[in-house]
Amino acid sequence: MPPQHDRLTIGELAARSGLAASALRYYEELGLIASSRTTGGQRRYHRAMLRRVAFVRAAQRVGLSLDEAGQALARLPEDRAPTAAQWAPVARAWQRRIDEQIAELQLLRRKLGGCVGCGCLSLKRCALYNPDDTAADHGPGARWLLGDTPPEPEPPTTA
Amino acid sequence: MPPQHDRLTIGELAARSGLAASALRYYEELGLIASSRTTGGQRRYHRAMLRRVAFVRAAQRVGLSLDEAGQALARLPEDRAPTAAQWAPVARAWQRRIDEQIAELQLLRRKLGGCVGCGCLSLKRCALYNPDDTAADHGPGARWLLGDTPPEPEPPTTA
DNA sequence: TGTGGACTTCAAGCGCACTCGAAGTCCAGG
DNA sequence: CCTGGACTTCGAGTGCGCTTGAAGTCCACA
Repeated sequence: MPPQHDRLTIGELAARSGLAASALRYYEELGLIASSRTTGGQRRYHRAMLRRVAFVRAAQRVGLSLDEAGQALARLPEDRAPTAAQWAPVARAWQRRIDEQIAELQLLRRKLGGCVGCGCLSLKRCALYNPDDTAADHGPGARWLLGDTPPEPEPPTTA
Repeated sequence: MPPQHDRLTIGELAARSGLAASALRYYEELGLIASSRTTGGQRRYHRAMLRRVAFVRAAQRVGLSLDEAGQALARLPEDRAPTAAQWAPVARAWQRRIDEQIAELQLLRRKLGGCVGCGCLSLKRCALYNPDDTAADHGPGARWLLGDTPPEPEPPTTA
C-alpha cells in the first residue's frame, strides 16, 4: 500500500480507477479531470479525481458520451462529493434515460416475439424492422434515445 | 411508382430500405447483400435483398455488429423468406440477448436508485461504479481491479 | 440522339474513445 | 549518486460504420 496522500500519480489513479493511463490523459485533455504538476512536469491528481472518474464511467454505463458526461460533471462540485440535492436530479435524469432504453428494448423484444412464427422480415410489414420510432442509431449496444415510445398494442406481424 | 420489377437499382433499394446508397455498397462489400450487374456495370438488386437489409438493420437494433449480422444471415436462405423453423432460433437468440441487456439496465437503474440519496460515487463503496456484474460493456480491456483494495473509511462529503 | 441525373470506383475522411510507439525526462529506493 | 521504472509529449493508428469527393460512365426518357 505505497501512497496514501492526496496527490496521486497517473499510474496510481489508473490502478485505482481501472482505466489505462492513456485514457486518463485523454479525459484530462477533454477537461473531464484536472491535474497539477510537479516541478518536473509530472501529473499529480487530487483524490477528488477518483470520484470524477467514477462519475464518468457511470455516465458511460448509462449510455452518455464523454462530452455529455462532461456537461453533467460541470453541474457538480469540482472537488467535493455532491450533496444529495445536487446529485438527485442527475441520478433521476439517468434513471429516466435508462427507463427509455429498457422500454425500447422491451418493445423490440415483443416485436421479435411476434416475428418468431413469421420470418417474413418484410420491409413493409414486419414490425421488427419497421420501428415506429425512427430514432436510428449508428452504434451497437446503446444509443436509442427516442423521447416517447408509444404503447402500441400490436397484433403479431402486421403494420 | 416507377419500378415494379425484381431488379432494383441501388437508389431504389436505398429509398426503400431507408439506407444511403453508400451504406448499401458498404454492406455489399462486406458480403451482407449481393447484386448482379447490368452490361454497363451498374448494380441491380433482387428484391430478396430488401429482406436481407431488413434483417441486418434489425440485427443492429438488437446490438449485433455487421459482422455478427452476417454470421446470422449465413444461416438463413439466400433469396427466400426463412421458414418459421429457420427463423425461430435466431429470434430466440436475439430475445435472450435483449433480455440480458434489459437485465443489465435494470441492475444499473436499481443502483442509481440507491445512489440518489448518497452522491458519494466512491470508487470503493459506490454500487453504481462498482459493477458486481462484469457486464459485457465494451470497456477498454481494463478490468475493475478494485476488489482487493483496503476498505478505507470515507466520511460523507469528503475525500 | 441527346442529356442530365443516377450510377461507377477508389481513396480518403469522420467521430468516438481510446491505444501505441518513439524519444526523451523524472524521481524514489538502494 | 545511480538506476530503472514511471512518467512526459506528440503524432499516428485502431475499429466500426459508414460518408464524401473526384473523376468518369451509364441509361431512361423526350
